Amino acid sequence: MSSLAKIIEPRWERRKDARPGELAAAALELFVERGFSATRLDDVARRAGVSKGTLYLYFDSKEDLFKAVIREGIVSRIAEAEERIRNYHGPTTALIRELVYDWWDQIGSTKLGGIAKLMMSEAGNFPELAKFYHDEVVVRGMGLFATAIQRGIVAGEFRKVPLEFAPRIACAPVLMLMLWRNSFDLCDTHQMDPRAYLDAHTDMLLHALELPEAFSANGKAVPRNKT
Amino acid sequence: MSSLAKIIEPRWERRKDARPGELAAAALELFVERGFSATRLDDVARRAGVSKGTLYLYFDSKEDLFKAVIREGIVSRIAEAEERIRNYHGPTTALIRELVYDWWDQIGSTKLGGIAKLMMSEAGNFPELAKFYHDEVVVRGMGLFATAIQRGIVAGEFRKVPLEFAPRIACAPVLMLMLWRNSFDLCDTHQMDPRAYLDAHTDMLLHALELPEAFSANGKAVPRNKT
DNA sequence: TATGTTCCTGACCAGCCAGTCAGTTACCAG
DNA sequence: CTGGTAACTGACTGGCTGGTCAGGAACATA
Repeated sequence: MSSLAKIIEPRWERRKDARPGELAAAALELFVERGFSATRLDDVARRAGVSKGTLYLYFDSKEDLFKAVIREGIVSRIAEAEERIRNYHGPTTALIRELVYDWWDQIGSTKLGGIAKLMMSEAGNFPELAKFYHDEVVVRGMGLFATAIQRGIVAGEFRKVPLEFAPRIACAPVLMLMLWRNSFDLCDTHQMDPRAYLDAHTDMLLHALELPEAFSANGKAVPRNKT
Repeated sequence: MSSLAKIIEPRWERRKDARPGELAAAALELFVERGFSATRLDDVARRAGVSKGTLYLYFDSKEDLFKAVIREGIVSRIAEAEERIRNYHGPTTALIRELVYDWWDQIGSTKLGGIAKLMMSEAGNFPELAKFYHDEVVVRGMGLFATAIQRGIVAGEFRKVPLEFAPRIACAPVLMLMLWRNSFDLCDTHQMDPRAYLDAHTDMLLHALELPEAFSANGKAVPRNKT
């Protein structure tokens, strides 16, 4: 009898601290796989190893769960990047490259990369979520590039480009790569090398920002920062 | 009595031939507005001025309706552009500008602009349809830019850029504008002027493609085509 | 006017899912 | 060992929507 009691394990454990993170992780996977409205909370709970009721102990609603996923996965990283950019003192060309590649490595190439498509798809149907994402991710993320480009212009490294548009244009190819990866690429056999694509993008972007004076009429090319 | 009979109109008419087109048009609007799964067939039918039952006289299912909408809406415009590009003989810079602005005017700024977002959202759920769209629209559309950029390189107007990536990078900001318009812009008070954005994009793109020799060491700038 | 056929209606059904809550179990303090 | 309570469960509900179908209205034909 005592041996039997040993074999029988508890059906569940109390793990108050671990649950929210596990639920958010499960939710991220399923949201990215299936989209927001197509994701069933039963499935999220099951993947996290709990019942749906437990999910509601830690999150008020499906939207609340989604916000938690965004905050944990993306907003925190943007805050880190904002901090790094403040303490950065090298050439701006290198900063731009760093922003692009870090973005890709930390978000775009991971499961988090699917969030962009997700938000774009569902923005119209969930205005509150869209506003949250817009304010916390889009504006701040674009702000990183705006800051960098402005710094380059002020430091005399870049030509003057309109700050209202240039950050969007600079972000667009990276965003497209993320969107592609989570839509057409799934059914596109001819996959592209992301690294080479980003190389081409940063190359073209830095060319677009280059000072004409770098090749100015006196025939002495001003050296560009190469990193 | 006869005057009364004249006032009373029939509650509905038999218009067998017109129904499918009207239903597809209504479906396009609603799919673009709300996405596929969020669109209620009751609403589609109502917007087309019929009842839901009638919809099922002409389409087997919601998915069937979706396919009909896509197939009907995306047909001839790319072929037209391919034809125009073949007969074009001016400077390539002007060709690029024309591609960008025509794209925007004829598709991006219209309801058709919403189809890009729609396809991107639903690609995962309709692999067959995604493949069709990818082959007929994405590849051919990107091909327009590949052709133009290659022509510019061959003609000595542009520097050498990787043809595998440059067209995607050139398209990305326009695509993003289309996607934006149908997602975040709906909840973003600070609207952007599309024309000015496209101006900034073509400007940066043509800078990125510019020959270094345009400002070469002899101090004589090669004149660029301005259109 | 009468009759048949085609086109259309809208109430209805079946199934799905976010969110609830009364009850159950693990764990702990005394 | 024995309550006490916090963590957890899972059956349930209420609302919603894709899809159906029996019947009704327009029109054609004579």
